[in-house]
Amino acid sequence: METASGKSVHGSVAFDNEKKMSLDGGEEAVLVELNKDNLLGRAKAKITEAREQNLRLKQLLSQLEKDYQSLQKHFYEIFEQEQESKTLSRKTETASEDSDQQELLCLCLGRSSSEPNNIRKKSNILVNGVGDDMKTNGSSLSLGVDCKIETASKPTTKNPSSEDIVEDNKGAKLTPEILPPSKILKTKEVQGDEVSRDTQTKKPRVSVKARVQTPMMNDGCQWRKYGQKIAKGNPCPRAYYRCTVSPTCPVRKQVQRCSEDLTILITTYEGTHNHPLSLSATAMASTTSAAVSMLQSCPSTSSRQGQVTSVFSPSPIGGLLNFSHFQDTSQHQFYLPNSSMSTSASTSHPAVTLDFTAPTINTIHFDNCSNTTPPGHFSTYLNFSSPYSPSLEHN
DNA sequence: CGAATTTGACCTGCGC
DNA sequence: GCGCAGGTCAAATTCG
Repeated sequence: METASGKSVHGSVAFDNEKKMSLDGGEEAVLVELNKDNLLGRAKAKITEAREQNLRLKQLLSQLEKDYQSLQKHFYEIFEQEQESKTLSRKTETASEDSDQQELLCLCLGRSSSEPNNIRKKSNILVNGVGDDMKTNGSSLSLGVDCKIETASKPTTKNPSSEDIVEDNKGAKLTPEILPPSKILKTKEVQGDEVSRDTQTKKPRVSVKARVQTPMMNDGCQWRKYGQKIAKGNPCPRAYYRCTVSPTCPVRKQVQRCSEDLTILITTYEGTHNHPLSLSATAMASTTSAAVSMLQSCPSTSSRQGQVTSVFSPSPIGGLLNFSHFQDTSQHQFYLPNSSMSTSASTSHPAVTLDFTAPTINTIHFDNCSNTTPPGHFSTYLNFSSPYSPSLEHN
């Protein structure tokens, strides 16, 4: 039975056949046209999508910049308030305490806090001399060199601060000849000064323990590997790196995985940068330098070999720590968020360990500071693995 | 091809 | 003085 539908079916088949016939003639050209239209449409859609995404990213970036600037501004405000109150309280102190005041070390983000405006001016002078990209920052980000200017302007003190000792190491870079660190050390030894040789040759070290999945902690500096060794008692090799930001920079670091927990990376810094640092590098350098300074300004700790002293002093300002526990009156102030800190003076090198692996403050062990029991908590974290972030992230 | 990394040799300090 | 371990050097190798 041939119905209308049957006819129509036949008819459609016939149409298809006709179409096929026609395709046989210019088939390829039509297909190419169709494909072109298709591709064009897809490409347009992709471009539109990419544009939208680009817009979103731009907005996100500008938002991030705004947040960062406001945070920076806020930080300055708090910082200056702190300094004003300190200055007022210190004005009442005697002249003898002034010498101690000179030893005040403030290393927050590499900006000296004792006289922020003056230091900024000084740092500008310095930066202009160096000619680094830090010019654009408008603020001092060069911790070590700031300190140097400060020390250079100072007369010699009976009890040199730790900064002085650190800067003594850097003093080698001021020699006309450009020498590698090892040569510098030898030169200094030849020059003598038996008394201070120990403190100069045995550079203080700062170890940073952090949970880092990457092979190396991103601390904002450029490093060049110059050696690797298998240390006794640890199957993981220890890598030796040298700072390559400046050819004369004496800073070295050792990187080693913790044998007990392979996720923990132990980075040991030695020396002080003699060049301006990036923002992210400055945060780390400030913390480590301050830790070294603290260690060196505590002769009692250094004299007791092998003794470990853990320190923790919470501050009302999120993550800003005031170290004022030592026998001298100097105060050390720097960011050390959510971490524990221990100092030790072995026979070879005085060392400070900053332990960022502790998830909460409750896990921190206090050996020698029963008076400074830390009831508080911090909301700040150091993010070493972030390639961009200025290391200090406020939640 | 230059820069960075690897790796064995060498140096130095320290304990016995 | 000797051996060990940590640290550095520098030639060889790899990488971009």
